[in-house]
Amino acid sequence: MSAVTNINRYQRRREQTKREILIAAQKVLAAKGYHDMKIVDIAAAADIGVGTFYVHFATKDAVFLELVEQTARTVKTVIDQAWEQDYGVIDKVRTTNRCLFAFAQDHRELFKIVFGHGNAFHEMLRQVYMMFIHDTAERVRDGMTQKVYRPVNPDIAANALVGMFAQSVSWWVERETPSAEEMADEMTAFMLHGLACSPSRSMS
Amino acid sequence: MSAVTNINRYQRRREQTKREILIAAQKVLAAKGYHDMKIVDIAAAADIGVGTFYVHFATKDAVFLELVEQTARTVKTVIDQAWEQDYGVIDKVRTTNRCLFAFAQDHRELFKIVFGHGNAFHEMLRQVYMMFIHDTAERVRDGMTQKVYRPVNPDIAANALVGMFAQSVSWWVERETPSAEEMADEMTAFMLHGLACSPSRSMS
Amino acid sequence: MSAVTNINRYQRRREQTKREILIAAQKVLAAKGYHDMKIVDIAAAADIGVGTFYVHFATKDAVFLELVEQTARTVKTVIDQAWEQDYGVIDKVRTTNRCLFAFAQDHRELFKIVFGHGNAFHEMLRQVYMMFIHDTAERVRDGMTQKVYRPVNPDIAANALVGMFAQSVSWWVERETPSAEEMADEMTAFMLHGLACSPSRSMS
Amino acid sequence: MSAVTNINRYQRRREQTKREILIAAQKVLAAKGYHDMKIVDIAAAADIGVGTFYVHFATKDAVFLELVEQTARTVKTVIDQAWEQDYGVIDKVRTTNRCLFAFAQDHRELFKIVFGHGNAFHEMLRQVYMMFIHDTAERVRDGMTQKVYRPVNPDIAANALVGMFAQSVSWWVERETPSAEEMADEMTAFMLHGLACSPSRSMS
DNA sequence: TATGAATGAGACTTCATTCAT
DNA sequence: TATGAATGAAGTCTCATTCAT
Repeated sequence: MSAVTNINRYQRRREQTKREILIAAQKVLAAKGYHDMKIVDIAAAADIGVGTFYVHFATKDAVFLELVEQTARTVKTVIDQAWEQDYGVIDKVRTTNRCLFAFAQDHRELFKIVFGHGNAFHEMLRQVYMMFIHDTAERVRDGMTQKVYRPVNPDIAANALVGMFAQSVSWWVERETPSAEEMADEMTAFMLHGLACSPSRSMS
Repeated sequence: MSAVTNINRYQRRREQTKREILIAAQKVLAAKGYHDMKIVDIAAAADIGVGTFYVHFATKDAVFLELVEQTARTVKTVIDQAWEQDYGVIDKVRTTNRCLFAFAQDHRELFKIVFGHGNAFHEMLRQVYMMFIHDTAERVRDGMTQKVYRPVNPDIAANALVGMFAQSVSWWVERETPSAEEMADEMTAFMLHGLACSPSRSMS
Repeated sequence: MSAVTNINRYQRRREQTKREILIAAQKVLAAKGYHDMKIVDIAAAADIGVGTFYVHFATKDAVFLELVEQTARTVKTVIDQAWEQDYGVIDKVRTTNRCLFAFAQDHRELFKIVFGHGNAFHEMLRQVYMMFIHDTAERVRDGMTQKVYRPVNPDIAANALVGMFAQSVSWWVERETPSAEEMADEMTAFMLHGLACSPSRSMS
Repeated sequence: MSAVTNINRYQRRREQTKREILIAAQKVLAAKGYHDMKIVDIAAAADIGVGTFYVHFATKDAVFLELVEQTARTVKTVIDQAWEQDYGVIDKVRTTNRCLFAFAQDHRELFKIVFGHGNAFHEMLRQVYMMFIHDTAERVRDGMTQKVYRPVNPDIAANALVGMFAQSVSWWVERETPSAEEMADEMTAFMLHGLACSPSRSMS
């Protein structure tokens, strides 16, 4: 049995355990939130000793970090890719929303962690939110440039959009209905046209 | 000096102390968030002993509860009153938003506590949010009944609206600009007409 | 009962407890050394809760610090005062040594902490030693200036002297004999004249 | 390839690894002291796995033991041999001191471990010290018997001498100057004649 | 009523040692 | 034999709450 074989085996085991810890942490985190998540809980959920946790993560924050970062990165990727696909802004919006909710449906726990109530607003989450808001503002500016969006304050709009999504996802992720598609399309309609019935455009 | 006078005086003093604790807690809470708020901090800020805190509040949660409830109740009142004033739904919306942001401007700390990131999402906040969402859904239904709003899923819309406001207020309360009025009107425009430029009404 | 009375009472109680903790820590430290001294031990020895320890000392190091500093300061004072009393260097040395051992006899535990084996060489002890060595070197220089000491490297001599005393005290403090006076006088004789029988002065 | 050859090879390899561990432990120990020396550090320094450490040493203490014992034995040998060489006590002393400091110069790390501050005073060190003190007392008695040393309490003198050397070596081993020879000769002069200028022999 | 010293359960983290491969 | 992942006992420190004065 060569050294290389051993190294590979160790690495594989390591990664496997780490993955299990992440999965366990994800469950605990989604269920209890950051502050009520105890290392002991994660260890129990992952069926490992407490010490093992620290073999793979330096601190309690580290798991949280990894989970949030990973999710944020993935969500960003999903959104970015969706945004690139269609031609018009309107289509982009619809596609993006659908992708977002489809993804949320498949990763409820991760979404609970990042968007759900129930966790302390860890500094890191604030940063993730800021990133989303920043990206969103950018897209709003794009839409305005292309005359598809009316003139708005992009920062205000971005905050509104992100808050709207965060709360909606956070709410929806706890139940089964309505369908992801319906959610996405309602969101799309709302963010494009608001609630008002028709071009009553009574004021700016 | 009659007994009654004494009783009154004691009661008044009692209430005064309690009020001071609430003010102190409000400051600490807005600055540090729920989990980093220590009873010692509150006591220090209120210039009382830790023991005194427990004379007026049974637990740490109790202050938080009182502060949140009070704020929620006040916000609800503000909204309800604003909503009653004008005739049309559109006007109601505009008025409500203006009142809301005006009030937020005068009570930044309270809003940071209820809407701001930085505090654990205490069970209580969830309930407050649910109440707001419930009320909002009601109003959306009203709007639909009056044919001012187009047909939407009121729950989805309510969540979107509350999330939108929560995030917007949370963001805005940390800075000075734009003005409360501008914020309110942008919100109004957005919630009524969305981002889209014109009746492009490309899909439902 | 006036506020002042209360403040005094609290202060007295505080100081009393702190004193008890220091005494307990002193015992534990002398018996087990720094690394084997557990906060639980101190608390048990002082008959208080663990939490109480932290009311009075910020960290485990803090007690150690206080104990060592206090002892070092006192020893320094004892030495300094003894050194000031007599006229000639020789007399000063004799007096100092006697004072030192007399003091050690009355504070065995403290001396075990600072000079005894059995504790990790905490950074702080190194500093205390350096201080003693520095002071000693100064006195050696004085003696040389006054032509009472022969020309030596003061740093080497100071290290030798401090090491000699530390080990001697550390050894002696664990038993009852010989008497403090005998110890002191043997030390004096040794540091002044060494072991050699007579002016055999065979080399420098 | 005979079985014997194999056995030898294995044994040689075994011993080689053990030696490497000892060297690594020596470095780590000299640099960090006993309590801050982690098995992981040693393994890393020796470029082996932690498990391998335990193939060669039963416990953490075992390496320490071996290192200290080895050093103590070597130092003892150096001293004993030096002591045997010359004729008169005075010469023996001078020679011994020179050998001692010469050896210390070549084995700084080992001396830091045994004499240096920075390690917990492990029970074992106490024993080593006791051995040195015992041997030293023996030699003091010899010197007294031969009328070369004046009458002193041999135990006190032995403690003084060992303490003096321990501290001096501990101090000197951290720097480059003065030369080993100068150190040795200053020590010799000091232990034989003390600090006093001349046969002022004001008291015994 | 007001006070703040005292409390102890409980959280995180470390690391010597074990053990399956 | 060599390896390093796994382990869990143990230690430090926090802080909401209690209680004697």
